[in-house]
Amino acid sequence: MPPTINSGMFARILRVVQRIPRGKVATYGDIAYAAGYPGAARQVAWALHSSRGLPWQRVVGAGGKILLGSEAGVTQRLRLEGEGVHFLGLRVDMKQHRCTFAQLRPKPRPSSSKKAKRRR
DNA sequence: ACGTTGACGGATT
DNA sequence: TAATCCGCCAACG
Repeated sequence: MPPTINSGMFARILRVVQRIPRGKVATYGDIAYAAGYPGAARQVAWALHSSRGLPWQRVVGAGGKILLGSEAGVTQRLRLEGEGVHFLGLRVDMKQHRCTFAQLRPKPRPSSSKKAKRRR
């Protein structure tokens, strides 16, 4: 139901999620922060509802805890383990698999229409 | 237009 | 360690 992928906040969030490397994870808060909306972790959850082919399983709660319900939660864990993600009890071993901010930071526009220099 | 919801997070108790 | 509270803000009814 995400007709358009440009709801500003939405688009950025999804963009960041897509940047999480295989075998790594990021928290909702990390995503929101990297997308430019620090503190808007809940909106990340909303955005994921309309994922569509995004590596949604790589998004976990603070501390590496899986927040999805029973069924989906199990699926998420299995998918992550399938990528080589290691768990410590009920949570992802963040020490090892947490994505770095640099990796999440959105890349500059591929084909910027206008001035796309200013990178800093 | 308005109130409620939500795959949250962090601080407080 | 767990329960509760509050801030965040787009989507829904």
